[in-house]
Amino acid sequence: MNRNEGERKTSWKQDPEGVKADILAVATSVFAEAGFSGARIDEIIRRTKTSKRMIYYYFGDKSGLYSKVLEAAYARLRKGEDQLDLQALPPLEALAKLAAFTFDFHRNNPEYIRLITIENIHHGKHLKQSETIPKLNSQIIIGLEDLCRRGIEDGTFRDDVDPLELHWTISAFCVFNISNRATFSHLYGDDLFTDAGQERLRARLVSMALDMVRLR
Amino acid sequence: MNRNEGERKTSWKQDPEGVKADILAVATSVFAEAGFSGARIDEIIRRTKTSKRMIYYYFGDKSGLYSKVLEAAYARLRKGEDQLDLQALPPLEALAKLAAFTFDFHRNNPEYIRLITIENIHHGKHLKQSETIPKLNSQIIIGLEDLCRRGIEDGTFRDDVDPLELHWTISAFCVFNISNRATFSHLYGDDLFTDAGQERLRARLVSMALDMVRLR
DNA sequence: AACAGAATGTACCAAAAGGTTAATTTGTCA
DNA sequence: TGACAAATTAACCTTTTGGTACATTCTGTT
Repeated sequence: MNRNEGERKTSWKQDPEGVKADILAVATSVFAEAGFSGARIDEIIRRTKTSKRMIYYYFGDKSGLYSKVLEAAYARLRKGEDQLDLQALPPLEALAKLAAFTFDFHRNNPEYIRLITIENIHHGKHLKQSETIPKLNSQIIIGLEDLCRRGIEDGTFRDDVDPLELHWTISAFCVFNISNRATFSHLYGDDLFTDAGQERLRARLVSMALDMVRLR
Repeated sequence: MNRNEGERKTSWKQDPEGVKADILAVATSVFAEAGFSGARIDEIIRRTKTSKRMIYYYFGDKSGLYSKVLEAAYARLRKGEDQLDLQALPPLEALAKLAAFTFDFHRNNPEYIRLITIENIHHGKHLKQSETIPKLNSQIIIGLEDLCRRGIEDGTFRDDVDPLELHWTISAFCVFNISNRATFSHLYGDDLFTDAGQERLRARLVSMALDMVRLR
């Protein structure tokens, strides 16, 4: 029986997981919005159903909270890629799909990219403390290595293709598109950030990725 | 015991320009190091020869100081490009030179890129207040437009090449290389950030840029 | 029902941080 | 030279902010 559904609360209920999730979701927005130092604990609490005490109860301090936020962001960022099922496609198609997907996914989830950018401003010091994040990210490289190996074997890829360089290039393209949008569009106009402009950039990325691996 | 150090200065020279320059230089480092909100006025002053009051005397407040820092960063970033004298070279060579130069320059001046990244975290709000920065940056586009026109005219460039897309791509590559170095190298290793790795990336950028404009 | 321990809310605090006041020194020009 | 403005210093102030003490409520177990 579920006794917790939709009841009017005059006083509070115990719900550790719900509280944690609430804080984490709000904190993600606030950190992504204002950066680590710019984010205000009081602002996070204001947008939350819970009280300030809970942050320190569950996350220790501001840094602890931020670390969990970052961890969750990386997890969701990589989760999408896992579902692409690249093994099912021929190498060139798989690469095209991966590049296009990454472009769209980052575009649709700018908060995650902003958090990573913020983490870089802080020299990756929270990332260095994380146990889980490196494991998550090695998956994408393993997937790309596999993809490249298949491509080389079936003769569609050059044999000196480097999976890491490929990942770097795709990331550069997709991340810059989000992380530097504010300054770029202000200085050079919005043309590349309209739907049409973004489609051109995505097509550009795909063709660049394919050119990197294809035989001359 | 030293009577001159740590004691109140009984005599000093008036040097407005020197003081301003000193503050600006130190502030550039501190903001680039810690971000806008993370930077501490007291830390800037500590590294300076002058006193706290001078920041407010010359720059108004923290935001005003940061705006000037950002302005100076953009100015120095673009100044290099002006000296490239791209008009003197054939279009393809000029483009190769520009791409390679941009890559090296950003690599050698990471502080400027960090400041731009920080500005993006703050949604470009300081940039929007600047009168001079947009003018500086339109120069690079004008230069690229000229370069593309020459390339199309002499038949080495495709006729649908887009100078803005070209600039975007070069920027994405060069900026990402700096702005995301901390997280990328921690997750995927340092291989691409050794001298050899950086040379490969630069060569990759140049060939990508040329591929974008060259006839098929 | 009573108890213990986990979960939560309220009120509060100490320190950090940005900013200001007021006084002092230096330069300039009649 | 002396008055007045510009430049500079040191000490001080106010607000913000991350963090905490303590009381209270809930919930599973005996």
